[in-house]
Amino acid sequence: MSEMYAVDATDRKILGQLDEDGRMPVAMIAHNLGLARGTVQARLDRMQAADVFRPHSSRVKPAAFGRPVAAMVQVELDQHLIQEAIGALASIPEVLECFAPAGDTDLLLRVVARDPDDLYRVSEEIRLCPGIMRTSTSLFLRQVIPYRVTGLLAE
Amino acid sequence: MSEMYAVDATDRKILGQLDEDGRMPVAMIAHNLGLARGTVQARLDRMQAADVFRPHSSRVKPAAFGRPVAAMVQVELDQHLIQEAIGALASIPEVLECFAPAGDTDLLLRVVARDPDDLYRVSEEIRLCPGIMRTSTSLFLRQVIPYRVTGLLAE
DNA sequence: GCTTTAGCTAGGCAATCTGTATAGTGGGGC
DNA sequence: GCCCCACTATACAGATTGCCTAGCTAAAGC
Repeated sequence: MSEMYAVDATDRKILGQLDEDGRMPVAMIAHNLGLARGTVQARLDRMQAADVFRPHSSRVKPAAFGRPVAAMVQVELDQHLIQEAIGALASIPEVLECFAPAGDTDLLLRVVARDPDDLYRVSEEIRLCPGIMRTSTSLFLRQVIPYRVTGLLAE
Repeated sequence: MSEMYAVDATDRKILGQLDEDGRMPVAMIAHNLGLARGTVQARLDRMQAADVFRPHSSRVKPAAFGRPVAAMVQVELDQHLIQEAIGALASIPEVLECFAPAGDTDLLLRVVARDPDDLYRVSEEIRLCPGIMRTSTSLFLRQVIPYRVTGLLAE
């Protein structure tokens, strides 16, 4: 895994400003932070180029796509078919994310669905992927702390 | 949980354009989609107002904050102290997200850290939160499918 | 059938913002 | 001491935004 560009204190302050208003003009950010406009602009460009950001759409809450139901699916798979499994899973829109954890389960999927019934359909689709041997789905009753990086921003 | 504004096909197309270029001007989006500028502007404003978006900073990959290590922490807690526990957990920057799953575990935390050693420190902090009785941490060796909503966009 | 409402188109305007470039400054590394 | 890099300060043209008007269409309500 390649080393990723690490944002510094100034970058974090800039990002903090954008958090307050995602459309805040560069000049305003610079003014609020006591920086020159060029500096802010250069920082933003650098972060962009350094692949610090996820796609814009990742900001959209899944619920806004009509997928208010979230769940975690643990997958046990045939070790010979890992790549095939991942490829197939990646083609399921409701699979938002996939991790390979250390330990008993081979893959951990973050999935969403329209409703509990739809979740069943999605888990069926997952089960049908090549190499998938067993799955175990656990429904998320609630998102207690919504995704945030704010704390890391403040440091 | 209140019903959330659901993005429609047009909204999704607009978001798709922004995915290709997060700084694409509104006029360009409109042109690409064969819409009037005013329409695109109105849609974006509406989505903004409808709280469809997460904070801007949520786009920043945790690795860029110097937290390349990710893990999941299962928490079992004293049911009388749920609120206290959540409050304390929320004040830990490395806890990016927290779910309440149906089943044996009470809370599922998504955490990041600087390195394995730092992860230990974070899990210590979690253990020290009020109401936390037992924790079980599983390290993510790899993020096989990075977070994305692209599939839902395309529908 | 008629009216109302909501959303879209098309156009225009002023103020603002961006992209880009230049020159000068200060600190850090060698 | 010298070089390099990041930041400041400033400038300018062109593009973009925010806001507004007016007309059109389709769906909904009465």
